[in-house]
Amino acid sequence: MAFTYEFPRAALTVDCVIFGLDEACLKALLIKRGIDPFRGRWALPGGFVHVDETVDDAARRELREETGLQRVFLEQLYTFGDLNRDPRERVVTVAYFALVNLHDHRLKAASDAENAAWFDAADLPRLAFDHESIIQIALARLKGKVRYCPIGFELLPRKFTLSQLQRLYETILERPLDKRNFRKKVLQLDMLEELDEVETDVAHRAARLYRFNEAKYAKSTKQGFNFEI
Amino acid sequence: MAFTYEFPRAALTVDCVIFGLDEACLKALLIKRGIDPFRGRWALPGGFVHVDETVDDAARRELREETGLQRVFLEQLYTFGDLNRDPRERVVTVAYFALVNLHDHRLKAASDAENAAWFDAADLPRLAFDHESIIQIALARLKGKVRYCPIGFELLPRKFTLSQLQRLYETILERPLDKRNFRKKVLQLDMLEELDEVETDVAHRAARLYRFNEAKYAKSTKQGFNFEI
DNA sequence: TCAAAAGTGTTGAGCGTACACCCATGC
DNA sequence: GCATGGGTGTACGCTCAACACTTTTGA
Repeated sequence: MAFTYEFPRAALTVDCVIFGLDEACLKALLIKRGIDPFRGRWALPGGFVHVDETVDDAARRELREETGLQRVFLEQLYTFGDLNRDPRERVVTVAYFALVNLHDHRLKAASDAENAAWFDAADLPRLAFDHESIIQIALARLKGKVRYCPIGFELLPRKFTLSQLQRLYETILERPLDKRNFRKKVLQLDMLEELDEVETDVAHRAARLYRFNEAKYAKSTKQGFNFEI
Repeated sequence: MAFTYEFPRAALTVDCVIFGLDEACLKALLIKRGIDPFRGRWALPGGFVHVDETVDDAARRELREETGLQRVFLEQLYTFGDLNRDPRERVVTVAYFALVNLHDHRLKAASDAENAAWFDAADLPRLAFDHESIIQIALARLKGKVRYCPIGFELLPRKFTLSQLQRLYETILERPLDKRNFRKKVLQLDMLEELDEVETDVAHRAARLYRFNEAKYAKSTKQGFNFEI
């Protein structure tokens, strides 16, 4: 079976930049390519957009097929349409970025463990195609967006301590934050729910757990409020 | 001549949302469609991406061919990849948004004047395809971005008065700004060059003209400065 | 001389920032 | 009892917001 068009068409793909947060560093999930071109190089998970699925669905499908990740934060990043991105033929790719919580989402068996691995986002191996620049743009987007949107929580477990949250911002923004000011700020934003629980299994005083509360956040922002760290 | 592929491929297009600023309202440039589907409806200028041009180049080319506009601010907006955007077949479009200065850039003869017109962005006619939602997203992006990036100047003549600049922000942000505070703020951002000229042909005291100075802006921002209105 | 818009300072409130010590817990 | 991080308050400076009158010009 073959498909014929009057004019040549670019192939359309999706690629996903997947960020996770380790104790103290930001990680990106990469796949080792099993085929040419760039066989053996690390690359972003991704693949061709089927003609009968939306581009968003293609991104979610590739994410699931190549890494086993489902129901994670996923948002369109940018479309890369230069001419020689792929040595084989003209390929335009719509890049997405995903945020996952490394604790809840262990990589599933679906992804051949040999071929998927987390890398320190600040110390990446050589990548296939233009994936290096796609990741850089995703990093810039994350840094910018985390300051005015409550997306950082996607990188943490559902229940977290304020110290974890602070480390998250310090890691992403690459600068230290003052503990007292940070706590004052996030609590006054009135979007966290204080739980009657504390963390367990720590060798020091256990910290109180909090949970992001969508409804509270919506209410605060509706009152003309601006999330801003 | 025909082009054959193993799997069916979506067609790839670009569409441009073009904003201009009239005395007191934000305008969008639309094209009246001469062919089906949606013949006779207004639509965003755009067209197919050629296989031998980048997506950015395609956007610039379509802008030039359909409206005569060249050398204007143009930036990628978002990629729309839903299934039934176009009744003929699967079409994915990369949308761009452009900012033009209505005074310097009169529509050229290149664009059949009958078929291109500026509409009040707040009062658009029925549009073809999903172009209405593309414009809404472009508006949101403009509103957001104008507050932390000096892109508003693209909508004004090269030399402008502070009142024109203030009207620009008031129009885009849809709220009144205090004159003294506004002037204090933009001058202290140290990105405007005060000229030894005043506006002409006004029936009242002539206002001083200013010009956006890229170098000053770069210098100010490098000093850890943040543009923010 | 009138109309229309240009241009100009001050004050109070709230927010961001800087900063240091005691507390609870597990080992 | 000691090491480790959890948790808390205050003071200062700066930025933002509110606010009204005089000046210049052309008609």
